[in-house]
Amino acid sequence: MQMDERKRKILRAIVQDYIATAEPIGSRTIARKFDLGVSSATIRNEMADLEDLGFIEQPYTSAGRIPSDAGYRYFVDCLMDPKVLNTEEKEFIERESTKRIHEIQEVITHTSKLLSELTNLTSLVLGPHKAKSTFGKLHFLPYQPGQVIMVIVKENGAVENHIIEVGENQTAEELQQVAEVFNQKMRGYSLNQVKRSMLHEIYSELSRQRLLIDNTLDMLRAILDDSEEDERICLGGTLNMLNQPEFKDLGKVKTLFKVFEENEPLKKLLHPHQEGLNVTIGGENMMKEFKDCSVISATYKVNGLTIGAVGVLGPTRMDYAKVIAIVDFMTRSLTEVLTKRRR
Amino acid sequence: MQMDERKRKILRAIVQDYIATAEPIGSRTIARKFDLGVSSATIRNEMADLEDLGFIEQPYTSAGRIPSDAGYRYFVDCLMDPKVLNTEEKEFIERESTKRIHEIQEVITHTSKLLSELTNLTSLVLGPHKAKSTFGKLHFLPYQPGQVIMVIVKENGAVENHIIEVGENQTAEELQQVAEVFNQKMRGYSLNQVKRSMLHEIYSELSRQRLLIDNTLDMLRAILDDSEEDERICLGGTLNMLNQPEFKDLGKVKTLFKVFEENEPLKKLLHPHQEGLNVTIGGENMMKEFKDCSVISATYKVNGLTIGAVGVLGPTRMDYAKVIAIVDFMTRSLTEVLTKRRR
DNA sequence: GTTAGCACTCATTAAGAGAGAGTGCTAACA
DNA sequence: TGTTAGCACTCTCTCTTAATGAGTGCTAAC
Repeated sequence: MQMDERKRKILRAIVQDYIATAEPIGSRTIARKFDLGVSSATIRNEMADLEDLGFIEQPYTSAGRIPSDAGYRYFVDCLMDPKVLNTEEKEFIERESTKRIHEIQEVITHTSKLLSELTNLTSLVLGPHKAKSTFGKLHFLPYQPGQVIMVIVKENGAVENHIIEVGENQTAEELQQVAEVFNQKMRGYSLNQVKRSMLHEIYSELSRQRLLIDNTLDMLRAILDDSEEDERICLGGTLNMLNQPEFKDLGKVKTLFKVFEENEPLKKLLHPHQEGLNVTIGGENMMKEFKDCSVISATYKVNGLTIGAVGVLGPTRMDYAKVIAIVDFMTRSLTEVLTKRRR
Repeated sequence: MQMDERKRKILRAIVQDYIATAEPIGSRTIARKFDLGVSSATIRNEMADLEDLGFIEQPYTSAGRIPSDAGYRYFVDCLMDPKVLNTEEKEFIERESTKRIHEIQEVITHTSKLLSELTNLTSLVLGPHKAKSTFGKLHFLPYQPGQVIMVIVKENGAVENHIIEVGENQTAEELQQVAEVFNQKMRGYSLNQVKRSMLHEIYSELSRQRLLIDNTLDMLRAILDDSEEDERICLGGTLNMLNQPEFKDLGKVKTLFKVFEENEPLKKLLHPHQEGLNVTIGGENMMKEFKDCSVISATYKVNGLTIGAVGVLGPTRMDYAKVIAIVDFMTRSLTEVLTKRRR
């Protein structure tokens, strides 16, 4: 059995209606609501075919039909009219995107907020990949007797600092010298690469400055070890999920929100390594907690390099055309802002 | 009508039972469960009195009784056996508290996690009061042509940094000189105090360095303006609320979680300006969203100065003795850890 | 190939009947 | 006078039953 134009029209009608109402729809209602020029009986026959093809399903005997995951997939791939944001919407996003761009963290949280507000769904934003950011420079700043502030500047502009212990009689020159060795060895290397032999090299070269080196290395190691784990997903609009009729059940809410507290599962949803825009529908993402959810995700770049991803999570019954348009435009806008910011 | 010993016993029984079961309890059940040596009829009479006194109430005619806010209050003030943690529990908390004390933010989040796990309720932790922290030192670090990293060290050890724009031809000496002026004028002042005339003074003294000063001032202002707002409450274990039978209603969950997203209302719950341990029961905290919740909060200190607060939020039906003991011990432990950490 | 008609299915809703827990009141008792 | 037993009454909760209504699949006619 093949899809023909009429089947396509009916499937589109079912998906659109279900997205709008969240109610199963029957043949009679389709005939009434959508002007397809055929009777409900004909639609009924076609719907039986669509069910055989796996595009729609019945929650129970003699309820209306709802789209299956495959139905949504066909809709997204073949039936949907791709939406383009109008200039007003575009301008709004661009205006908002350029508002707070000083701190990278601010950009992330603001993007997340914006996404969830525009879609009324839950947004996921993954900040720049730390491991990919390369070591720029190490500074020591005087703080208190026996303590200095260690500032690590990465080449992507991120700055981290920690207070570390040094000998009481450490002079500024010695500190300067130590920093210099680190800077020469490590500049331009990613934090992952630094991990290996390099540290030992530094250690042997500066064996006199035991305490300082030890503490610096400890701190660096802490930062390196964190770097993977520290890629926290920024979540926005989680409460929007509570407004979705599919989450009127408290048990579902509980399991969903439990996953929201973990980072790794959320990261998986985003496909940060899969460049460009991705649509994952229902069971397509392997985690059973999200089998009733879809994710629209896309990556963003800085200077041509993919460094992070944003996404929108909602029930499979979501307005794909709209959300795809928003996510797509958002990542472009983000890429632009971040690239401009870095100069 | 006065409270006598028997009334007290009965009230204690009602509160304890309701805390444990979340079900209204009737006279017969009390007579059966608690060995008070009188019949259900007598208890019934006493319960009528307790209701007149406002300590218990009926959800509806011919249901059992549940404690009123006033009943919990009387229980907490007069009836409760204060609990003391056993050494095992104490050691656990102390061990956990000293685990991650490098970053103040880590201490906060870890405390929050610990509190919520120990109580199975929601924890609120308010970090050190930023406005109270005093300006320590300003550094400029070279970054890229036309950009420097501005590092602001506060005297409490907190460090903030931002990248700012400067003229392309700015020399290290000039930067040094500008930083010096800022440092002389501002050291030891709280960020609130800095706000006023001082900035103008600096401005006039260094009028040649227009761009640099402008950007530095902008950034400082941003930090100053943020300082109030930036006292974010760290929430933990919000999901625990979903396990409470009083929140089996999705509407309640929604309003509760909505408030969780805002900072100011939560701050109010903590009474950060009211030193020591506080118990706020039900309607005692003015916000109607929390009229069915109680908060146990306490402040913590660094070097004798009250700088923050922690709290536990739960349904009015909570195990006051246990939670009070935990919060109390936790703030003591926190005070100790932070004081030691600062030296 | 399309449509009208019809019997059938199944969730949802409303109404009604018990059951159960608890109360307040009264009268008897120590 | 305080305590207790007994009893009628109230109100929620649960279970059953019946009615409703949307929708289907099948058959036969167009």
